[in-house]
Amino acid sequence: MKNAIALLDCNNFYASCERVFDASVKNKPIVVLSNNDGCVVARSEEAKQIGVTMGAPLFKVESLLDEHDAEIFSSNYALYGDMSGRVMNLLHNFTPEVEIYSIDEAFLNLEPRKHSLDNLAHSIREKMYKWTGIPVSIGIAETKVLAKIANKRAKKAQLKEQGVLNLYRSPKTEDILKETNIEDVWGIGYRSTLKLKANHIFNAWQLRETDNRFVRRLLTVVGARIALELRGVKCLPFEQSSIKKHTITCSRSFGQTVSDYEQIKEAVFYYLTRACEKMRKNNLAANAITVFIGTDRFRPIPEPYSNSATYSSTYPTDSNREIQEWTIKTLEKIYKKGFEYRKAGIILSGLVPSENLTKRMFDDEKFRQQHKLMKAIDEINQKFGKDTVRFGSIATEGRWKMKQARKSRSYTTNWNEMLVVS
DNA sequence: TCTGGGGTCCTAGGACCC
DNA sequence: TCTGGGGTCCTAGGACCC
Repeated sequence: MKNAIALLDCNNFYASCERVFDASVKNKPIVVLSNNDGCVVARSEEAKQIGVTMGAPLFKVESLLDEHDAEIFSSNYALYGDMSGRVMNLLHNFTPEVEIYSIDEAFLNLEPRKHSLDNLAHSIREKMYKWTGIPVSIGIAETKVLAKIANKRAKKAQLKEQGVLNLYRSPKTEDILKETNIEDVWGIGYRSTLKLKANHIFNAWQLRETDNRFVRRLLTVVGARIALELRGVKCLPFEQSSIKKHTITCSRSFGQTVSDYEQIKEAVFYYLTRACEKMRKNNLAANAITVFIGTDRFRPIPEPYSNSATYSSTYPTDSNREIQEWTIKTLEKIYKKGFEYRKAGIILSGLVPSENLTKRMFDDEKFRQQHKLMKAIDEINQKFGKDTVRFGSIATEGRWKMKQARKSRSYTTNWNEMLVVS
């Protein structure tokens, strides 16, 4: 049975979120910046039209933006995360099977259904806009890879009014695959594009028609699966259950370069605090940490240096204190004096549910108490704001602190910054 | 002056064991 | 000592995604 799969994608998501809460930017070009206000990560339709490219460094497009009276925002992930939650929750009103794929995308299993696929999609789209203010596009097909292609087309200019493209058992599929460049196929990145083009495969239809053993040799099973999906054979499963996290990362570029060990440690401890909060929120514990540091990619002083190291422990933990000890041991191994560092980060891995951890041979009681303490600290910080209670070793300011000069308010997640109607 | 961050999956190769 | 194959587990690195 070949079910119809839809991919729903929020249009220009971050820019659309900013617009929902600020009517004054209704028809203006809007861009949203990456962390550190470095480069453009989201653009409104108007911003795309004046020629701002995705990923452009701010300093290169700033004059263009000024010229067109554009609005520039630092990224406000609390706001986007909250808006994303609203959109995703509403999807369950239309179909029970929803796979949240990213902050702004979800796959929907549209079977069984009472109405035609087109009517259903249009109704989802209209209601989503009415209820959240976020415009969405919907592509429908037999597989995820095809639904992605349909979605991308649904966004194109001539279909903008309607925002829906249904390719399920559609005779249009062949033409559309022929018009889809190989690099625009989901899962085909820069490297694979080079290999495919060298073998005279330039569009999605050609990849579909290529012998699968050849594709497999060229691009491993990953590429072979994509080619099969283009033929309508489901290879990428529908993963409804919230996927278990395997790793939790927190890393940042510094506002300014840092060479001093103590300051780098401060930064790394700060990232660790954020990552541990996220881990406990998911009721997980980690048994390993990877620490990495590096110089500026564009201006390495005195020369490029980057390194990482991993510490693995016998027992998983969710206690900041314990993981801080692992971190110091790891950081000491990779830190080298005399470099101007620009970036650092940590990855927590070996994640397991924090309930029912195996009893420790030693100090088990001490660990249980720390677990309770950490949970209590999280609750207080949740209620009264980030870092209300924190370890003495955690600094919140420093040369490493990133820049965020243009952040909008946390309209939906902070009482003090809520929208006021007067 | 100014160039993001958080993830996943796959593969190759080394260590170790029988 | 230099002889053989096969299996597993782990990790680093590549590739890709949003």
